[in-house]
Amino acid sequence: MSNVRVRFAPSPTGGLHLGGIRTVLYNYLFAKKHGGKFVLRIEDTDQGRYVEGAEEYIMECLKWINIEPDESPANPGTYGPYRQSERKANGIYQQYAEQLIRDGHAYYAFDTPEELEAMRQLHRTDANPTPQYDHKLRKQMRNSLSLDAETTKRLLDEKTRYVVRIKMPENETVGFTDMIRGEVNFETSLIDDKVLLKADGMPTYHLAVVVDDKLMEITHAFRGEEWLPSAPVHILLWKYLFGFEHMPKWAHLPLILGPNGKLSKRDGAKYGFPVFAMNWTDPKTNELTEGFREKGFLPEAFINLLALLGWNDGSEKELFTLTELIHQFSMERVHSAGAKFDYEKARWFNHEWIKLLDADKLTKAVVPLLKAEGIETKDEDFILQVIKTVRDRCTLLPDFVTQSSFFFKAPISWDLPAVKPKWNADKEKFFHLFAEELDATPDWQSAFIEDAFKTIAALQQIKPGELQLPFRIMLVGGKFGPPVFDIAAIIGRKETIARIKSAVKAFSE
RNA sequence: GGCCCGUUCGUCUAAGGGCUAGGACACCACCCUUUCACGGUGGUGAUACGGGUUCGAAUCCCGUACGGGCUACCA
Repeated sequence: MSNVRVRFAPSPTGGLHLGGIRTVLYNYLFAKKHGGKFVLRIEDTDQGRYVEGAEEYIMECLKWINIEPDESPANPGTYGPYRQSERKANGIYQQYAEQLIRDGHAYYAFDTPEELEAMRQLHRTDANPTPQYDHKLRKQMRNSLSLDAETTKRLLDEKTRYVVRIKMPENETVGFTDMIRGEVNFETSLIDDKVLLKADGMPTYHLAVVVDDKLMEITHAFRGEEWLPSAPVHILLWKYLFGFEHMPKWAHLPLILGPNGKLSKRDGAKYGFPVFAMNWTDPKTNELTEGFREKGFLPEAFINLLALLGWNDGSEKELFTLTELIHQFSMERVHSAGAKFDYEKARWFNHEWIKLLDADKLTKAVVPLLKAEGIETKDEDFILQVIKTVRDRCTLLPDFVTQSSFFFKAPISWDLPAVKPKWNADKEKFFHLFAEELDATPDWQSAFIEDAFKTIAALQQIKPGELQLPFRIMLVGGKFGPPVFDIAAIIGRKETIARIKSAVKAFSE
């Protein structure tokens, strides 16, 4: 199977939250697994308006998670255009809409927004809170089915604004096989006459997705479960326009849920976790939505946690590289129920990846954060060593700053309440002797430093345990970090002695 | 309201008619560690409910309840 073409069209506001990216991921994994192409169509409009910077944002997100589309605006093949904003230009949707009208599957509707609202007002009851423009009501509206041919022609000649609506059959069962859910059926009598072409000439999603998928020769179409109710419209359009034999196989992916239903952009701010891949600032409102990248997630972890939210390979394995995911992925193993997003587990994935990732790669990710804190990062060997010794205690990338800054700079302050109460002249003397001994130690290694420490402690008849905490606080400033003697070994003889001396002074004041 | 989808520990999930329903996150305890972590061992904890079918049901069927989605000239 090498002719698979899967398509995904992320939009800037809705498309790149967790659910959207997982959909991209699954599209990508499926295409790669089956040797096919992953084609990206950019939804750079929102509510019909062009969104500044959307395309760049989307492409950067995909680059971050290392998913490069085989075809996209930046990397076109022969099936473009790849931008939502280019859709209207070629007039192709208009052409298909007119074909549907000629064949009796669609019609012109001249109703103004006010008239539509009036209709809804009129028919709204408790039993029917959302009246539909459907086969029962369309006869009462102003359209080419209710109006005579002459009037229709006159309205069109007068350039009256119109939309094209699908003419839903009155009594048919429309069904299809979903790759995840199996057979799904709908009664057309209950479905409304969806708008296919808007008054401005733009297609709605319903027309666009069918026409695009055909023109792009898409074989598999995966999207969120929220699209399931409109699937019958798309099935019917395929039947009318191109025939079922060309229709892609569908899969409706389960939703990713927040604490209250479908995960929304707002949930992030509300519950303190990111919902977008990267920071996104809405150009109109200037509102910032936080991203996983900026929060300190590794792309490897992000992909991993997303893939496992609703899918597993049947074993107990939880940690997968992108390559492994491509090998193992199968749409049949995607869970059909929605998954509630658990930020704690997401953090766990990142922690695992921080422990797992190649140290050089990890260093590359951490260095910019250290730089931002004004930490000098020229000595690569030194940084690598530091990162290796602190990685186990870091969950998010910014943890590296707090966990390692003392390797680069002496502490600015010490946790005095932790030492002062038990500080005395004997201990002060010990550290004087210890500093002298360190100055003379031939080899500067963790084990030698520890030996010196214990020997002098024995000589002075102080338990080493009572001295380790003060020593740690001298080097680190607080009660955290890797083993003290390792820290001393890494920061070096001169620096260790200097920190002991300045701390002893402060402790004895 | 109508339509559609769904329902296994608090959360993500495994088990596709047959062992004491398995794992992971989180939580708790212990061990390791004279810091904080990592790690190790163990523990608490689930098949929504009611009917069928069957020798046998988490698994198949029906109903109920609950949850979610959709119901725009948004996607």
